[in-house]
Amino acid sequence: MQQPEHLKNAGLKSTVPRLKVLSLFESGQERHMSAEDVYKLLLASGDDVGLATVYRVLTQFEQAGLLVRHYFEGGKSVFELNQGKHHDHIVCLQCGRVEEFYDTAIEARQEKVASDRGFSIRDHALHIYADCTKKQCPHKP
Amino acid sequence: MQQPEHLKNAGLKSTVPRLKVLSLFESGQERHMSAEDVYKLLLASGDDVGLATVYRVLTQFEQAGLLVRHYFEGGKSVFELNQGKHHDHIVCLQCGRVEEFYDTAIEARQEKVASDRGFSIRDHALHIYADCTKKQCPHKP
DNA sequence: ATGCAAATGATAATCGTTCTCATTTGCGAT
DNA sequence: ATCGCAAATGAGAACGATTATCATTTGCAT
Repeated sequence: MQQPEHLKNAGLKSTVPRLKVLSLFESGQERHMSAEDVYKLLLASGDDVGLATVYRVLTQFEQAGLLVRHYFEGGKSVFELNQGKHHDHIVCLQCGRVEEFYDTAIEARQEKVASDRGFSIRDHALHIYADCTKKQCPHKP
Repeated sequence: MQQPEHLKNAGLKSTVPRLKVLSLFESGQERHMSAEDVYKLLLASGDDVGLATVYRVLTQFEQAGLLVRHYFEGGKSVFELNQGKHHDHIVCLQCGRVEEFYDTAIEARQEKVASDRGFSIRDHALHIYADCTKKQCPHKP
């Protein structure tokens, strides 16, 4: 059980809801989850935390650097474990599957584009919306 | 007055609110506007259209290809005239100013990344969030 | 000019998210 | 162990952006 350490290091006291949310992400079962997703999965596994708490905890975890928040199209934001390595996303419009990628050339060009224009990058989001070309989408929404 | 043609071509009958919204975008005064922005600007210039109508018209224009919608962080979407040429955006986190850019290398790499993974791109959004490095931000939010 | 489908505007409803506040809990000091 | 209190929680209200409802108005083909 290493979660309490994570929370301590993040300056958050280890409470039941926080441990549950964190271990849900660490279970690896679902990598990208919205607040609603987290809430429903916890309810489904018998743990009942309030929806408000889920929102609060997700925001705290984001601020603490434990999670990363993404704003995909459609208005709702999704979270994933912060594993240090930045990456961008391809979202399948058919099945909603999210695949991650990292491209050095793209990253470098972004820096150039920004500095050429007198900006210093704080963050960026590259979302490619696409269709799987495989016969059938392997995952469901 | 060429707007009625635009609307006709888009299969939309030319009504007063639609003409007003379109000419607001074509005035070039503000390039990126949210529904609320459009609504307030129209009110300010004495034209009173309903907020619901603004939302409807913006969505129709987007579907008709007259406008492009962007989902920036913060939940609200902004629209701009569709001038055919795709481009991405740098958003200043201090003042909210939006600058456009297009980078061939980035576009090409995206295609490669997607096809390498068996996806065919339908759309993409690259948003760089940054700070102006200039002494003071030139535009306000 | 006339009629009617389509469009509008006011308002209610919805959705994701945040706020409020009374109750509960983690945890350092005893 | 247990006490006390600040911090965290949960239920529900409140919120902002957007969409749906529905009675009234308007564009436009006849």
